[in-house]
Amino acid sequence: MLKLTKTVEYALISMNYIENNSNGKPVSAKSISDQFSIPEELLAKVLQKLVKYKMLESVRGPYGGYKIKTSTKNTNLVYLIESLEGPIGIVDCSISNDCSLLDSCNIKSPIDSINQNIKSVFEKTTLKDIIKGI
Amino acid sequence: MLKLTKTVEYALISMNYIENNSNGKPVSAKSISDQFSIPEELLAKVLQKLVKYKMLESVRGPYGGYKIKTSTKNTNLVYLIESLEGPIGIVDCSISNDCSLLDSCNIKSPIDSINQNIKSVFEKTTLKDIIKGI
DNA sequence: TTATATACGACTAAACTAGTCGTATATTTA
DNA sequence: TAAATATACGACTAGTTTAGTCGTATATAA
Repeated sequence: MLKLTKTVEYALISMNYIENNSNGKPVSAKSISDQFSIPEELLAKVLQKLVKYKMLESVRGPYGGYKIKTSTKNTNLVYLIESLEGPIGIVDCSISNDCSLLDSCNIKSPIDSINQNIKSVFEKTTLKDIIKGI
Repeated sequence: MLKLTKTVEYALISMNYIENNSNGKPVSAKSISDQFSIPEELLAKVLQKLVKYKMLESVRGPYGGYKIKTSTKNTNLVYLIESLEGPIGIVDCSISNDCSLLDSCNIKSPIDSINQNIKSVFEKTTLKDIIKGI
């Protein structure tokens, strides 16, 4: 409960590793997967999503891999998480109105408030914090 | 991802409902389950846990049910959640040291910080807030 | 004594998360 | 231009967690 997925975890580990081991050159999925014992194909898919959402750029072929864009260092974790996993919401009705209770729900307001506060925690954390440590 | 369980959700709905429909008399699991279309046996187990951790008290037999203790209204949600679900932690290593990376993990410090901030959100919210709305 | 309601452990079903596999495509270098 | 390396991406399988069900025991009011 209240857990991040491995997808998000691997993304953060990778962003940090790429930043600190790049020297301008692309870092391959394989080298990250070796370093942290992450299944390679799984990691590759995560990195490909980060490319899709403009947090990384990719270079194909030998000596290829992934590079971080300086501009993305100010990206906050809500953007990263929601790119990978969809909207953050501690209950379903935080995301969509698919609740069968609707108006009869007696905790919607406090739950919404908590949800907003949790989003704020991730909003205040940027990739820069992840890369450097806090 | 980052979801509360139904157990916690049902607990909060119940606490609110009991408080606002009790008038000093116990409220049965059945009446709550009817009101919110929650499976009765499941709800009963949740309420029994709330009794076990002193947030409710129970009365057996006909006209029995559950009552809220005034003293528990200042209980915060970390206590409620952790009573029902165990320690809050957005990744496994927030809870125990079962991470295979150990020292080589490059995001432990920022993750720990985020985890602490999330716990704070739940720590600042009390049952009083859930019962009255925020 | 019967009906009502909590107590609680064992079990099953459903949903979600993690991981694997196969194939295609781009690019470097010999 | 062939071989090796590496990304791109969809489909599938396995594993774990969460949700829900069932059976039985116990307490108590009427």
